[in-house]
Amino acid sequence: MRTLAKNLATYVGREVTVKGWVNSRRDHGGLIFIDVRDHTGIVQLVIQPEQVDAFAQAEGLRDEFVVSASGLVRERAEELRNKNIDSGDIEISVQQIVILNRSNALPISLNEEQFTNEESRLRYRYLDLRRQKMQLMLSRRAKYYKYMRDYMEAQEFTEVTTPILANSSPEGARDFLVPSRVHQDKFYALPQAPQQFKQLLMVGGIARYYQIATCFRDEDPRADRLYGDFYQLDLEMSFVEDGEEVRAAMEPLIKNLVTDFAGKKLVTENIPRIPYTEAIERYGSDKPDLRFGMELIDLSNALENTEFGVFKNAISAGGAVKAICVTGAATLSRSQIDHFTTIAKSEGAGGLAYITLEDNEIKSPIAKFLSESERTEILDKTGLKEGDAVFFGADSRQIVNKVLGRLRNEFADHFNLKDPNQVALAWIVDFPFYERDTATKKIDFGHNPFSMPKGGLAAFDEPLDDAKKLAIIADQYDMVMNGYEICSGAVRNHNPEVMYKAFSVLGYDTKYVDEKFGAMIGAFKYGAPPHAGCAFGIDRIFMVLSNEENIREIVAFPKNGSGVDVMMNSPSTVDPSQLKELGFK
RNA sequence: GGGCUCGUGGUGUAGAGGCCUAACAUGCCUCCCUGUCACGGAGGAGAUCGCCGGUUCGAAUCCGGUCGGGCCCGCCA
Repeated sequence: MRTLAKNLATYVGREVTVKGWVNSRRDHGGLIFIDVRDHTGIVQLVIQPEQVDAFAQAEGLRDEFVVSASGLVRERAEELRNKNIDSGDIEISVQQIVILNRSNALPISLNEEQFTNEESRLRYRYLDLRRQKMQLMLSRRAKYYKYMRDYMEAQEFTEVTTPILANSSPEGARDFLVPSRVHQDKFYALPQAPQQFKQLLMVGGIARYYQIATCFRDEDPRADRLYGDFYQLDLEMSFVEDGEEVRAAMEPLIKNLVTDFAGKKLVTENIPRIPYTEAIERYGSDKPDLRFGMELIDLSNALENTEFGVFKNAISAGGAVKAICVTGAATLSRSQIDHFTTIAKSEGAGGLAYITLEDNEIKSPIAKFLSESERTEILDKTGLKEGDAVFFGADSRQIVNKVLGRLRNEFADHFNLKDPNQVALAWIVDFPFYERDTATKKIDFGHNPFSMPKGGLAAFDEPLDDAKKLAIIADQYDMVMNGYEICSGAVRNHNPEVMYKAFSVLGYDTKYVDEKFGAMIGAFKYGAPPHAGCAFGIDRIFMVLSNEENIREIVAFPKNGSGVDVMMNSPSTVDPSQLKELGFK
């Protein structure tokens, strides 16, 4: 990648001036070598003692000094070439060196192998960015943006920027609030997404909108989730009543990003559509990693008459017994099994029952509780083979899916089933419109109140009991990439009548809807076209395509896990006069 | 809000009751060195082991608290 010296090859025999940082200095007493680094690469300077002034300057150089060096570009003699590095064939015989700036010894290591802790790297991010990996990341990221823009423009999407100073939205994440000076006691909020604006653009007759949008959310971060601000490729299409149109419009971009841009392989060319409930039942997750199988197998029927108490109790309580078959897991040690048991318990399981097949014989602490027919049935359903192990979950269906879904992931990590060169994409579709809050037991919007319920107004036909409410499907879809949610979208509810109905089911009257979503619901009364869209989390996609597991690695200036920018020291206190101006005491 | 985990010279690590007056690598400083390329050689400086308290004859090491980082749960329409 570093090609400065290669570029200089065409200048052999000519005088040049190079400017950059001292990458390393090798002082042989009577002869000094300096590697100079700029954004394109490295070149070796040779300073002979005959060049008295330059030599004196070179003796005083230290790592990361900024220099300008002039001299003759020459090919190295055959025995002096270094075949191991790009810059090994030429060098500059220096006549003059000017120190443009000096540098203290660096507080972090720029050596790619000796990794400094993240806290220091973030504190000195301006130095960390000098590392080749970070340089490459930033230039790749710029190309990534261009790649997306080129595609969207070719598909005749119109880029529209929407306000950063917007309104607090009652649903969803915590807002960042901005006090208004002109209108005291009132606040702007930074948008969690341009959701309402883009829907208003549809009403405004923008047929296809897109934007690389900054989104702001005041929620605790994760390794794959930035604190504060992040970016979405946000888009919306009018006169679309079927989400399939949106999915079809965007699939080529994502597939090309995987193959052409990132040089990875798609696990399947055809991207599966998996209904939400099916994803939960088969993979124990609404964002399954499909690079490997290990599906959850329902044994509730096969074991309905079992004598094994744990299974029996789960089934009779209306729960489920499910299992995953893990190839090669019979060799797991006792302590490894304990490790996975701890994980299972952390997800709510009481324990982790398992059986293994070794020497064509089922071995297990629970084997004695299983009848011959039950063993046969388990073998048959799970496909347990010599050397494998089957792990069971027995509890409420929800907990069983959660536990086994987590274990499926952990086992895949343990057995190295996640090929970094492969990308598995899937659309998860048909999310529940309403869900019951596990804590309050109350029914609330599952994901997004702006989605169209499948069936429209007919979805709310009386009689409408809780079971029927919970069965309503939202025309909503997520895209999943290697176990990460990378996109969320929906056919929107553009019909005021359906909108009021969707809220009234939860006990909210029209006044509430008008107050909270006035602009949007008002706009829908003036001929809103049906529309649908989605938003891709482009930081996360770039992270996956870059083989990174920490999203901060692919952002120039990220906040740390506490929402602090340790380099700029934000958030910070402000001048009392600023507060006074805003009406604070 | 909760759980787990980490905190030792500038950086990365070792040390897990007495071997520690804290080791190694790298970086830094001084000197030597004309073909190195992460140059080499000799010497040197640099750490009250995050902080506070406790247990103990004795604590970097054990315990409690606290602060800070990381991962996870909650949360993320």
